[in-house]
Amino acid sequence: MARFPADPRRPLTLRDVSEASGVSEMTVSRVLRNRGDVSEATRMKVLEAARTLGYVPNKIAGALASQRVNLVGVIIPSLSNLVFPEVLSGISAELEDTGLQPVVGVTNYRPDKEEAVLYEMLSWRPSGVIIAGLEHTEAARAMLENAGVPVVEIMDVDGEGVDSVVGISHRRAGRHMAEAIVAAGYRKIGFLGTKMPEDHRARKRFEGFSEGLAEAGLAVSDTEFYSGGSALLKGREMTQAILARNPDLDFLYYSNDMIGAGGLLWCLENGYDVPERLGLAGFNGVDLLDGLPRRLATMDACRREIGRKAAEIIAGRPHGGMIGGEVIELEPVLQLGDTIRRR
Amino acid sequence: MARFPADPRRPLTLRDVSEASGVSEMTVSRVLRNRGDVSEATRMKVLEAARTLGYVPNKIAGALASQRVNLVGVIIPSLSNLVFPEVLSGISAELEDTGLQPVVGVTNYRPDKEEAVLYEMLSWRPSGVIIAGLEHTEAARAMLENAGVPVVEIMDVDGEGVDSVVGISHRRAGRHMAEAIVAAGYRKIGFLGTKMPEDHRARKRFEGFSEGLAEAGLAVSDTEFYSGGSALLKGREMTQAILARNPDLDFLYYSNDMIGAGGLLWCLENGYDVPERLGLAGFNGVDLLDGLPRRLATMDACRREIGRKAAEIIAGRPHGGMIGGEVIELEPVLQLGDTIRRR
DNA sequence: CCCGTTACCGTTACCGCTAACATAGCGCTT
DNA sequence: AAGCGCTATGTTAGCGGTAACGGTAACGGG
Repeated sequence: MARFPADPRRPLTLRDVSEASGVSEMTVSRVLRNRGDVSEATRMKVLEAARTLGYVPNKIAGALASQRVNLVGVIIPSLSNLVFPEVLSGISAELEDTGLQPVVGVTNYRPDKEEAVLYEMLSWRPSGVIIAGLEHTEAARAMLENAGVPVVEIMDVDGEGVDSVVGISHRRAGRHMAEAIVAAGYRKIGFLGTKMPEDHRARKRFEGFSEGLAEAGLAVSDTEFYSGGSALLKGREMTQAILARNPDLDFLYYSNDMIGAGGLLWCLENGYDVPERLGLAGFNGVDLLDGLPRRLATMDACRREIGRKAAEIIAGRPHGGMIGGEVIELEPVLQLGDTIRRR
Repeated sequence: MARFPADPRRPLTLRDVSEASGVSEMTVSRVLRNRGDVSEATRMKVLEAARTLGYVPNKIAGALASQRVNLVGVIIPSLSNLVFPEVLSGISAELEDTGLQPVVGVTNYRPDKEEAVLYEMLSWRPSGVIIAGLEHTEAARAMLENAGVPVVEIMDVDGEGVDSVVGISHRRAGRHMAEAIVAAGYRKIGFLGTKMPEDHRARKRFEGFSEGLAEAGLAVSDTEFYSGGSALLKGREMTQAILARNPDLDFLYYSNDMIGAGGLLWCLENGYDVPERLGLAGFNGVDLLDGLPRRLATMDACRREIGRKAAEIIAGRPHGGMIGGEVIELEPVLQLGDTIRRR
């Protein structure tokens, strides 16, 4: 039967497989990586030996020797946001058969955590880094610049990138939504969002939104912010609060679909005439909206597509080849849904 | 000013820092790891040099030399499920200041993918593995057994584990829910769930649920299954379908909260008297439910707690020390909410 | 003055694998 | 028969760190 290693506790190495199959370590290595010519006979012998021993190659040693690591660092602010898992899924799909593997780090929207996560990742010498946003600590930016591997900053194009950038313009997205709202005849507009100062994309949307309104001679009439807790519930609570304070608002713009959905539910329950008396809109285009009683107006953030393109850039770069960074701006699509009146 | 490396493209090594600070590589290594005695003077010199050079240690080399890797592999079926990010957050929180770092792999509920992901992870020789579920391919199970590191299987305790196990009994959870439903006087009961044969936990809940009903002389009257798409929307559609086919059902048990929420919304819109005429229940206890018009009955799956405990086991094991595997069964709490009538 | 301690720092030998370069054997040409 | 070009395999020398051990200066007690 199968020969077992001398010490059952000692982890297996190439040497064990090499001895079990009667060839050199190098040949075993070649077989297991499908590299170089190996005769069919020895190939079978080696594979057989590796399998019965239950050998798992040591990538640490392999990576050190070959100076190649098949990992791509992906740094995102959160996993509970629904948006980022979708980006991730785009990345995974694109990386699927490139031999590359995503490794995820989460920052919780904290710049210092981002810096720490990035440091940790770079210490594993990945083949590339995909990181959300354009705003980083000075140290983080320096690390990205000196990493010596392709870097793709995603989600946002409003700013200066280190290398490549894939995203949408949140500023223009906000402005675009403002224009649609104004065109639909709404005039007293409220904004509801997160309290996070570090969510730069939400901030940029708000800024663009304000600018858009300003061009029509309007301004945001009232705002409401939250942090933590169930977004759906917060959406309800904030909606109630802002309407109690300001009953004559005729439109509510939410910084994400989840609080928008909460607001929508609350408005419907409380007999608001949506979209005639009161219009609503969110942001992201999450598929949860499909299940709501009415379709919330929103704007698709191209999440999967962003992931795909970012991964494509990393995978496309020849080993170590540093082509200049490219900037890919995607176009978010406005979906009016049933919560903005149509003329 | 700072001395730059000879070739600006060549990545920095300990040697560069050592030369820049005039001490041996070993001393630099000691400083950067806070290990062994180093005089305050040289410590400062070294740190200064490392910082101005922008040196980032190479963990690949470090791990190979020290045979220590500060990574914990976490293998889960999906990230879009809302449940797993919560487990992850529990793991991260617990690992926070142990020096350990979670690395996530996603299987999409496919056993072959799980096997591949596990193989890939083990090839990085992590300090531990946390993996969802007790059902694995034969090869995967063998790998887990021979990994030589602590393994924690999470989410489920209904079955035989490889090493440690942390989770709840989904069979008992299903049974418990059945008992509550029967006690509340419901008699014609429908079940709605996913089509995935690989979601063993949903299957076990269903089995336990059926057993629970059987003890009261009842049986599941009708079932409806879905796959893919927006869970909220599917919940609606399935609810409509099952009630159209079987108008006299008086209870609907959903295999997760998301479809349950969709069902609840549909029922409310269509004027069903919930919970008198029709009772509803889901599973998981996601905080999205807080924002619904009515609180869906559910059962908390102890997601964060499972993550915490699993991480605790990994972190608690002394290096290489293989204490026998423990089994921790958590108790899910039934929350009746507003969709099961109370007597 | 010698020797043992202590505090600090350097040397050596790997860790497990792979790039790059030998080398052996073989059939074929000339 | 010598020489060539293959293919299949082996040998050597690291990759960039760290464990383990060794050495040295400074100091104090006997």
